[in-house]
Amino acid sequence: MGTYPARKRRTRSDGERSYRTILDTAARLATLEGLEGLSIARLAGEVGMSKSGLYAHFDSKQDLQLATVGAAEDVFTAEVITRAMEKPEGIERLQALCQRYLSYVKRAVFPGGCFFSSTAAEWDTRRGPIRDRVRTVLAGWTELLEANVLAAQQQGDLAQDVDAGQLSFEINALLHEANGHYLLFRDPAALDRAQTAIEDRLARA
Amino acid sequence: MGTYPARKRRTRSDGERSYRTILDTAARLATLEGLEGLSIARLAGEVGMSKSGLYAHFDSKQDLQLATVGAAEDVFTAEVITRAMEKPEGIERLQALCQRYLSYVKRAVFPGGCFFSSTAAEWDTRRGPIRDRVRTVLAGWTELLEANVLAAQQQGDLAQDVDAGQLSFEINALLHEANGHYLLFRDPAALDRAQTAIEDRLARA
DNA sequence: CCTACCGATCGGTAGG
DNA sequence: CCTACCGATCGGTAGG
Repeated sequence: MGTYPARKRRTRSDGERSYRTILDTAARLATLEGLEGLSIARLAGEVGMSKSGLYAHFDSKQDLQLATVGAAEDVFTAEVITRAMEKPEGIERLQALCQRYLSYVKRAVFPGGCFFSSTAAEWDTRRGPIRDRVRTVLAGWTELLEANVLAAQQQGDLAQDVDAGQLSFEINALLHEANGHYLLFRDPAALDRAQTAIEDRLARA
Repeated sequence: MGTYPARKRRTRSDGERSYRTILDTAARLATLEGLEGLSIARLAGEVGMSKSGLYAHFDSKQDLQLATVGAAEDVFTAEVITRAMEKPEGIERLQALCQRYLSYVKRAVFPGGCFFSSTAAEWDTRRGPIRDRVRTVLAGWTELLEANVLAAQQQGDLAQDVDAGQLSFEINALLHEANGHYLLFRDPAALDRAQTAIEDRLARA
């Protein structure tokens, strides 16, 4: 997009590639240092360009942070949601979503665990567009769980009298604790405990 | 302790009072801005003294951070644990610990919710003494839950075949999710949902 | 506990 | 996409 002279001819895909490299790197670093703690110079160094090189893609740090949340959402969708959507709606998809989430933590898709878990903790007491975006993503995830609880109820795989909102809350609690405990204590047993608890909870409902 | 001239005579209690004011303020701010994001100048301004005034009490930022974690632990003990210890060991104390935790979140003892939940999320991928200290506090809390699960089992209030570690993990998950959801969505229903889930879980076990 | 200062780094801009 | 620069703020220190 720029009008700077270029030694090699720049193509549209060159710009897109570096744009994605910046955001993927930013999302990874944000799970280690926080979305606020991440500095422009540090990020520039990591992707091998200058600070002002980044400002060719983003107007401000907040603009970069917002785009980073969007890129992280794309990763989350690809790594957790898409594969679970292959399963039929209802109990099977619900279980697949949980398994994919735990696998996404274990595979260290982001080096600092679930991007939205750490970013929510960092931004939950701040105001503005980034907090709002994180809220929207997490609310969407919870609604996805709820929709599959409801479908499972209609299909007779979960009891009619269970509160879908309550059950989704409990499942989310187990998934987030698995992430947090796994990161703090480097203990893979946390992932198994969440899996066990979710299976038991669903079998009972 | 210093040898600076003083207009008013400094007593030992003056120094102790400002030491505690600094740490209490630091702990409160850390739940809003992070223990790393909190700056010395910002903290100094908040407590009404100069930056170098703080360095009369602490050798470095890390020293301050470590002392802040200790002060936060004292608050947590006073606000959550002490009152629950009035109940007899076992199921009653276990329920009291959970209720006191949820009340500590709701009462906004720290403006950014549970100090150890937010600090754990910030430090779980870092190394060093602060991460270690946060680990120790959270491990101690989990052991306290476990000890009361075991006592409840011996007293016949919980089934013998429940895994105390597993049950403590699930309770912790619900408490932490209550904190996180309450903060991000400003939704008091999250606290009720955790309370309900814990009661159900204990009634079943 | 203060003022005054240090080098390093922050987010961001001018100009090409 | 670069170099060179801006004022502000960072953690920390000297000296009292």
